[in-house]
Amino acid sequence: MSKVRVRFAPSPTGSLHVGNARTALFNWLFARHHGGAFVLRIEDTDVERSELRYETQLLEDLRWFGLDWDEGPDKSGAFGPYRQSERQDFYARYATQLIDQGQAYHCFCSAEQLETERQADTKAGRQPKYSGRCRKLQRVEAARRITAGEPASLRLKIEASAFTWHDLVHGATTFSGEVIGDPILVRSDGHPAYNYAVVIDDHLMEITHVIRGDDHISNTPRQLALYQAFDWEPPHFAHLSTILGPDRARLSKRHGATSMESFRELGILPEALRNYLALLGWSTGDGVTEILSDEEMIKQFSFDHVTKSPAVFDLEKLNWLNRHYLKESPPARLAELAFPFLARAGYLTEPSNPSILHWVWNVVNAVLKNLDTLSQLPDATRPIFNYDAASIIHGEETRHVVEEAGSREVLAAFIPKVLAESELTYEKFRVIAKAVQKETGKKGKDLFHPIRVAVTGAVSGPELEKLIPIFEEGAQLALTHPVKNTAQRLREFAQAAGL
RNA sequence: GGCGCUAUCGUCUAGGGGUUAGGACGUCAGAUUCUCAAUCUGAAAACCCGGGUUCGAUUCCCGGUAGCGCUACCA
Repeated sequence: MSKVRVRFAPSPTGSLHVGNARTALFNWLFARHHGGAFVLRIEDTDVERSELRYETQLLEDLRWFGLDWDEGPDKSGAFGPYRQSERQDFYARYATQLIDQGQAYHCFCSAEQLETERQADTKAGRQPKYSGRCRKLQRVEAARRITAGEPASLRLKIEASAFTWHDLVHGATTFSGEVIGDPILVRSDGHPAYNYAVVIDDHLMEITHVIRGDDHISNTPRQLALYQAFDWEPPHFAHLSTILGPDRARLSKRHGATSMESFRELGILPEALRNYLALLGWSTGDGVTEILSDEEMIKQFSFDHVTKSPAVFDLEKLNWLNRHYLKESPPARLAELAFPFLARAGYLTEPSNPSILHWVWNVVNAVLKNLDTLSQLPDATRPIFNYDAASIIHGEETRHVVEEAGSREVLAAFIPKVLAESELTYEKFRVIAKAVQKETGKKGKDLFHPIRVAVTGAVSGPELEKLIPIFEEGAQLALTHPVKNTAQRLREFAQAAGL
């Protein structure tokens, strides 16, 4: 096989959607697996100039997702330009060639006329298809009407009786030529139609494999017809199945978080998303592998195990993978990732010094196992940053702990001992807890639960073993949102509870 | 309506003419822990329907059904 070249050709219309991200990922995996080139082409023929900012966002989303491309609008390459809007000359030149060869013709039918015919076809139970009226027009006649200023589109003459290709995912695929009307190549306003522009671009960019969504399957015969008209060798095609929402409808914005932007905001790690999306529609074939590094994905990727059937996007499983990658993340990276989320909650301000960063990592690490995404961080760390004795005493969940005689007994013994210490460590805490145990005869849950409630204000949370040092260290740091140490907490609690 | 694509636990999937139909997420139960979680162990949970081929079909073929896509001078 000659050198593999694949492309991802999105239209810039907003943040990159999972469906497109997966298509991009599969292109990337295939290119990297074969040591080929991954080309990024922007399909912006119809996009307003003012919306060029979407292209910037698209590139950013792609970079965040973790894909890199070899050629694209922001890179030089031998096959540019990489924006369709800058390739008008090519489209015009090849259109002329087709007209000269007699394989394309001008069509003067009005939109209303076509619409009427289409409706008549549908009503009669036929496949709506262009009648081919203008195909019969003489070249001179057509030329005359164009000079006269009559608007005209350009259509391709479909001659073949059938179109067949070997799809890398679906296998042999055939469409009858009967059902394909002569497709528009260039619109009457001069814009190239999608099916025309892609073929020109893919050929000129020497794309060897077209990997795209299966919503393009029925476009493929039209494109094949174009390759035939030019006598160009068509690329290989691979049509990926659709990603569905939980309701089995095509996944879209209304299904919630489905764009790179929303995943980033949620605190989903790109490597988790890559892993998840790679396995949505592809498997290694061993029936067991769930967690894959980029290297492993690239090494093992093959169309042999790409599924034909549509797949439902499952956020739960993504979260599971995200949890995995969160735990795998090196401390420095984790702290860096977590910082913005804590800053947004008003707990910290950037920039920060190394000792704060280290402390942040301890905080994140303490609550990590309760997290699906980083966006849950403010919630999970609330007991660390906020302590309010009054709400503990009146709180629905915590009130009974304070009122219970056994708990009061434990706390009455516990609090003075902590306050007597000048500095609390987890070891000292253990010693004190032991002493309280001996004194009150309480142990296990009866002993630690009241202490947990008094110190953290919550009935659940990370281990006290982790929390105590966090409180103590946090109180030493110059934080925007000061953290109270254990003694301070207990002092406030004792006063409010009348202990 | 026409054309096309698809069909294994709730979800992602492995498998394949004879299997106890495997794994993962989720769910449930037990163990463990000061709690929640995490972790470990275990459980429930699937071959869309009907014909045909065959000694034998979940697997191959045909039909149906359902879901999705396309049906544009959108991309």
